[in-house]
Amino acid sequence: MRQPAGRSARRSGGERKPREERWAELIEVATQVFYEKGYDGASLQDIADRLGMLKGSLYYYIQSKEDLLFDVISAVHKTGLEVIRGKADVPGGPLDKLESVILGHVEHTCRNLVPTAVFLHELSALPVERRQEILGTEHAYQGVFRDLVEQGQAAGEVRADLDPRLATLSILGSTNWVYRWFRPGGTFTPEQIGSEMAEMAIRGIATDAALKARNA
Amino acid sequence: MRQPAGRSARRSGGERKPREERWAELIEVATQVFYEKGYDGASLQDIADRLGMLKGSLYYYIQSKEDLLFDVISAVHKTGLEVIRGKADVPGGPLDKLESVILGHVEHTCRNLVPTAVFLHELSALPVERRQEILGTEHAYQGVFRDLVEQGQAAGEVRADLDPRLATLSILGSTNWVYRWFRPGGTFTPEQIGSEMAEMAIRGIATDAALKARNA
DNA sequence: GCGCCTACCTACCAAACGGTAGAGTGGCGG
DNA sequence: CCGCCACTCTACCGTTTGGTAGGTAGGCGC
Repeated sequence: MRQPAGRSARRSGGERKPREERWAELIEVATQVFYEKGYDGASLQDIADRLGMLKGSLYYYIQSKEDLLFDVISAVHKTGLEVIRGKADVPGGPLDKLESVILGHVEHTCRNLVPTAVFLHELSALPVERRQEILGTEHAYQGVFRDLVEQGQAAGEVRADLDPRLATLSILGSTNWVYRWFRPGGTFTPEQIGSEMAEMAIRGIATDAALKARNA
Repeated sequence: MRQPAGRSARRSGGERKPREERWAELIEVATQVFYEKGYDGASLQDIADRLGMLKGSLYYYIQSKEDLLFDVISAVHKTGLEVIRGKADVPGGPLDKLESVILGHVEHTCRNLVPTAVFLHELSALPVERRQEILGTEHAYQGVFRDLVEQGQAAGEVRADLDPRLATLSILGSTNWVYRWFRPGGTFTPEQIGSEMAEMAIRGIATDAALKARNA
């Protein structure tokens, strides 16, 4: 079968919408389709179908399929980074800040499950240059966590024998992994997951002294 | 371009090998290609090229592309499960066993980076039935971890207020995430990663009493 | 009420995809 | 030295893919 005929003037349901609105719809639909089928598994046909347009019409909005993935990914990464940077800006010591950041990170992940999953799963489908354009050459996201871990070590709140990079990757691992099993309306709420993950992470890396002080 | 001509009798390098040997090569090459391009992004042409055969010849060994993915994934899952089950069978309390399992899990992941990455990344490309055929309906792999966490709670070694499912997912998250950043010959050895991850995980979930006893 | 521009459609491309049918060929058992 | 069969090639199929060129309808500014 070639493209559905639609022999007559305009396809049923093919409304005409202003650019901005359609663009938002496009990104939303693309996000969902990439989530369900993966970037390579998704076709522009799928996306066009759900929008009620024809494949060719998409090129009025984009220049390539890759554009869509880039936009989806960079948007969610940007908002996530803003969230955790904001969360890092709370009163207290490095461990308090870290707790706040983990909470924010997990909640942002859960509340933006679909785009986050696309980000974490399909990032590798982008060519390296565009990948770095999003992540930044310095890995800004990881950096927020690692900085706090290192500040914790400097303040004697985090065990000195830990490699801060490994500790960071451990925390990011457990929290990022959430995208693989979290389901809205399931057993756990985002707050619950965030607070338990934060507690496990902090107990995992803190010095005995810092733990005593926190629970006092 | 259609398939490379190879007008003459046999393609250069196109050796004739016995079934078993070729099958092993096929799986190895397929694993690598799936790793580099993802399941949907990889083509049978890619795989055939690297084997020095033609695409059509692959069907002497397989019945579909999906067969390849299934075999790659089920093999690495099987060996991984055997490893951690063996590691769970050590003397000591639940936390000792858990430490051993985490170590084994991380080392197995690092030493089988490529197939493990394909397993964790491309599992969703399999239809649900074949997915469950591998994982088992009871999630055997997760079960090993969760059982130990629950035994730890029963023995008073793991904090009772923790949800054992969340604790398990946290541990599996940080350890599985290793596949995303570990590089052989890089900064960290598998043993180093395993032991630091295990320590963070255990400190994260253990009771104060159990921790004191362990460090004594 | 004319004209233009936005938003979409029509119709097409070359290439690549997974997959199939059947022909050959070389080495090994008899 | 012959015949068989394991293994690979040849040649093809229908479909789908990302992408392009040019047409067209309708509403808004003038």
